Amino acid sequence: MDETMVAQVRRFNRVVTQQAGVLNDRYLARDRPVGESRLLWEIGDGRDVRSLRTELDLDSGYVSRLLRSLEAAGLVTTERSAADRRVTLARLTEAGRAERDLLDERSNALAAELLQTLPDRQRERLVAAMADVERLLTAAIVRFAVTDPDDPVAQHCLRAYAAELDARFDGGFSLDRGIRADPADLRLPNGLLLIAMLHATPVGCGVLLFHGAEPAHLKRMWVAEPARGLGLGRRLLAELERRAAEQHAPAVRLETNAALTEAIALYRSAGYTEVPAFNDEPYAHHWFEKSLLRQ
Amino acid sequence: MDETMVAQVRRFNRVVTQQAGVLNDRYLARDRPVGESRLLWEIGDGRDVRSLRTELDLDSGYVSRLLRSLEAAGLVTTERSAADRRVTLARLTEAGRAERDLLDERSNALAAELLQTLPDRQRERLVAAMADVERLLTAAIVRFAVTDPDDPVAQHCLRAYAAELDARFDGGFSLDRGIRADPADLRLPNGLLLIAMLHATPVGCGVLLFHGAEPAHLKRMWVAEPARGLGLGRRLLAELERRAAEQHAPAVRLETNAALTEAIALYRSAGYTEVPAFNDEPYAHHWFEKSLLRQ
DNA sequence: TCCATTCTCTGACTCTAGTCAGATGATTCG
DNA sequence: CGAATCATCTGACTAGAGTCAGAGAATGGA
Repeated sequence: MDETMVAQVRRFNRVVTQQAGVLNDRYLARDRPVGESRLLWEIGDGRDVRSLRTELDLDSGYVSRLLRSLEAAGLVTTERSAADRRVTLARLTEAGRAERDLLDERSNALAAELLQTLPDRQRERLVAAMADVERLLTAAIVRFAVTDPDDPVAQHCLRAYAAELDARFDGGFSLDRGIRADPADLRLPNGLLLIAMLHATPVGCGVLLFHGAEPAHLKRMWVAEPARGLGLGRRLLAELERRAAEQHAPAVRLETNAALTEAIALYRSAGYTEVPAFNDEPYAHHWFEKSLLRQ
Repeated sequence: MDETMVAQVRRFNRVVTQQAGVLNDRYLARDRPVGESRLLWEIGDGRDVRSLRTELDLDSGYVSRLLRSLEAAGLVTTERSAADRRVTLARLTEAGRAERDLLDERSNALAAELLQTLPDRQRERLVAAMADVERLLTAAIVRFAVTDPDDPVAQHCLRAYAAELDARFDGGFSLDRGIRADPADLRLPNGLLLIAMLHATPVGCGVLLFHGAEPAHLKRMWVAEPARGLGLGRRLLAELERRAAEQHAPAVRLETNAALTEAIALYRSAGYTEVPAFNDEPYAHHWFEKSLLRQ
């Protein structure tokens, strides 16, 4: 790793965290502990406490106390869920919504103030650079993990994949039609399911099926809508190829539908060449292959 | 202020502070409170505790306790200053230096790890965008303040200005030669001294002398070496012009030395036009003027 | 010289942000 | 139906990060 790049990252960190007062919303909640403000924000238009707890990764006792404090301040009401009387539902009161909107406004004012000090050209550059950092930093923390097909996260990805294709294909799409895959085929050594995670949310997946000395078959490649434009598809493809090579596959091949133009462009630019149909997948219009053997 | 810009700043804040674990050095000090690590870092190669206290803006009792804890851990030694036996000097021990270097290495490793996940092109874009954000964020928090010429900060700026010119002019420079200014001339309504501050450090200055209905005379404009390239000179000039207009000066004029090529370029691009010599300042080669009257 | 000021230290607090071990009631599974 | 599991609450702790009010030495200025 280039030393000057590392030094730049550290300089960035220093400046950004020193400006914490300027950048960070935290200090806006002057009159209230940060934890409470955060909860206020996350409750939004009403939520069950269980999901709050798991998502913010907080101790249940701690959340309970925070909620009671917010309740005492008249910002939140809680009630037991009708469906499951163990779970608590939290809802903002009128005052709670007002308080949240106030935090929101202050946060906007702070950001506006920061920008206002700069002349137009510099302001535009700053905003553009922030957008870049935000995008690329998000991309940088995506992690790839081989996941069991029975894992709920895996199920979610495959359903999202199917929903996406169903929306985009003429005549829709169903996982049940076409060539199907048994969960056992998505486990090593038969195959694998690779998932891209952004913190705790899945943002992409891809499947490899191995056939001994034959080329590995790539399927079910999907990138979540909000995570597109981060170069995630390319990285996912590269990660899948790396794992195919690890399993000694001589090549990767795949079929795709004409509607998936970005995917086709990605395959071409990643070194895939179009080949004659190697199966009779009904949804496919194009078949591609890339050798993993070093020339 | 454009709403989408404000929204971008807030999105940036959210992503950057959520990645706090990735970006922030804080969590590297797993085995030690953050305050102690910070002190360890700031002591560097030995410092007096007084300056640590004022610079980090910490309570004296708090610093005292932190230092004793570091001393107990064998990372720091303290002794009384020979010059003033009230002040304490803190110095890192061998172990303290090793600990500091360890923190440094971990911080580098963390930054490198972040970059490593990205493919080359994205990595370069991220680093470039971070450099932009860092520069522009720094520029955005510079504040301008009219300051009394007897203030130590003012003295520092004027000395730095003189030192800079002394280094750059053929034959050097001295505030005592040429046209001099009495401190009283740098106070309203005779004139003013404007200082640009980055947190607690002065990073630029400029002087205006008012002459009733005659043009205001701009002098002593200086930008600190490490703060250059942030567009600070241009902003300083604009702030000075704004204040000259406030005092009803019809124009601003100034003289400058041929060695100061960036300054001359700045004046020209800010709308100043070269005029015949209006004084006999011995260091000057060029005289400029800009009208403040709206056409 | 003496009095005010400066620098540091000590002891006694506070507040935030948690963690941990049960207790209690609701629900689900065999 | 009974046992296990789940969601929440309560009480008892802890650690970090400070704040505040003096006390005591050293120093500087009248």
